[in-house]
Amino acid sequence: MDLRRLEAFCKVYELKSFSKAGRELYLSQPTISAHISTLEEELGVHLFDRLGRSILVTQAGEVLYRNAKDIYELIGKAHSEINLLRDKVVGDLEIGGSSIPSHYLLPGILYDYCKKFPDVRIHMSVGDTTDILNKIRSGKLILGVVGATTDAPNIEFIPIMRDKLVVVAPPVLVKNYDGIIDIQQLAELPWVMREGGSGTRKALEAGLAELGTNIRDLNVTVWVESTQAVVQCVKAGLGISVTSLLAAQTHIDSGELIHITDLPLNLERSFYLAHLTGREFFPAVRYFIDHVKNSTFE
Amino acid sequence: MDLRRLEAFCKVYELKSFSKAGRELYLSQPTISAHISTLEEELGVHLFDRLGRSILVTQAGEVLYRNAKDIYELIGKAHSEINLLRDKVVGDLEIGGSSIPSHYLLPGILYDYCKKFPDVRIHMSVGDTTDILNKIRSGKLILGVVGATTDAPNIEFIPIMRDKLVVVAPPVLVKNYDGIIDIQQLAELPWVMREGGSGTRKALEAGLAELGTNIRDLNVTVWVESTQAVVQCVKAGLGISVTSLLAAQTHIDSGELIHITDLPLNLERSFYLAHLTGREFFPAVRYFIDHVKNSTFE
DNA sequence: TAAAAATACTCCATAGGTATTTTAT
DNA sequence: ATAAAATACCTATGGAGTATTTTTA
Repeated sequence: MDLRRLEAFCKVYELKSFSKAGRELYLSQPTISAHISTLEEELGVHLFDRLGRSILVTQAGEVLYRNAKDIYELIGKAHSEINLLRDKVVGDLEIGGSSIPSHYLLPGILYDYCKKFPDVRIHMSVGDTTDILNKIRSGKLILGVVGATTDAPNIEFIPIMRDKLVVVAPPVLVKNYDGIIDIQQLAELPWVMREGGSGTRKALEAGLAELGTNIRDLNVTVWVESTQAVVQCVKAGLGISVTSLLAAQTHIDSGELIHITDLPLNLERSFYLAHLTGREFFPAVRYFIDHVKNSTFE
Repeated sequence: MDLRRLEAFCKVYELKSFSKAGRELYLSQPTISAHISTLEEELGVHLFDRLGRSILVTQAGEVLYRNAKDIYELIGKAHSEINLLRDKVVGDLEIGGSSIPSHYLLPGILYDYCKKFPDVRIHMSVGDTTDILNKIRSGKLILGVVGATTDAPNIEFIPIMRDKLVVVAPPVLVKNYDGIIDIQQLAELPWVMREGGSGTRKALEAGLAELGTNIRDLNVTVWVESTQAVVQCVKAGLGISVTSLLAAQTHIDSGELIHITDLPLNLERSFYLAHLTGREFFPAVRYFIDHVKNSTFE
């Protein structure tokens, strides 16, 4: 089934004439004849009964025409959908966020973006930094907001916001101390720790490395896989931990968590908008990147 | 939009690889590359992002694939509908009948045919012989059952049944006569007459011609355009007429109409199954012709 | 005889091939 | 080093043309 032949067929159907169809399509009459007969051969039926100098559509021709109209409609639909996607801010935006960004950063950004571009459908997925980056690499996600970079050469990281990590402890654990805790004491206290893929954990590892130590020297009692779980575990008295100030602030204010300051740990990290290098962005994505840049860094 | 290119695109989409798509379609990798890039040029978007040795679908590619699947489904539908029409007794049967056949002949024939071939949708249209033949000539009808032939060389007439035409009169008009009416008296009585396209009228004209006379010698008071109207007009006492025994029988039996016999008029005619020569019949039509031949002439 | 489709042929655009280069794993 | 896509270039199928014949209105 060739679309040029189908087009010739449709014109012949509409004009009930091979030569008129040829004139309208800027093709010669023999070309139309050839197209119709190859179509007929392919389908194994006559599409027109040739009555000498006039023609009549057969029932098979009627059936083919009905379907051909639908086929052309679908092709038109495909074209217009693609043109829309290319020229307007529409489509589906698949974005991933690691724990902290997806809970404390993206909601506000997405809210403003949705208001500006209501024709974009947004799909947000949550995972740790490693999950998100893997999905970006495999093409499942076009954009992600993560709390750590990797040395992968094919992913570009655009820093969008600095984040402060804090050491938090349950009141019950630190009431024996006088408010000042040194690094030695820190290692002795029980720890609540995130999994390896976490950006928060990577930042902690980097901070510990500066002090010439590492996670293996800490007394980890619980391993958990989300920021919320860390906060809840610390609040429950299971141990101390490091987490984003964004996630801990309200709990510190309410006195449920103690913010341990005056530590030699340099716990800062950035959030990054990550995407694969070499990907072409359609407008909805380009505008999202611009929007994120404008609404985070000042 | 070329279907071969679209097919190449779909395979690449499914296998996420130009070379694998080439292998499955028995095409070389450069051919696939060329197809994808001409498609991309035509649509004005990238369908795949080339990341060196792997590729990722773009959003435009996703949109195209969804539509391509629908397009192929429609093409498959067209093929299977046509195959069905070619190989099985299915489809639409457009059949026309002139007054008498459509009321007294076709209903029974169609009833039996429908029972034998329940997958055929039948459309019956009613008109006088000339109407039906014009519709056959123009291709609006494939078959017709009519009460007269014409000398048109491109229409084939298959006789299927003989019909007897009778002169009928309202009792009020013939009560002054002694039951025997000669051709002279016939000309003096008021007549109810069918229009020129009627097969019944053509048969009457032929009968009158044998007697060396014609319609202009008759005293026509009413011209009507259907068998039913003729019967009703005669019953109402407007005049006498000639009509099919099939249509008059019950009225004669009930005494509402008087059947004037013993006339020198040879009023017989046949019904014919008419179709255009040179038309290809799909099975539903072939089987209908066979069915009519078997169920009428014995 | 005039108008339309079929047939016969010629031509060239392009689908498809092979060989090679480029690029990233 | 290897696997995949891009590029370059060649070949040949078949789409489209012109000229002519056939058919019928």
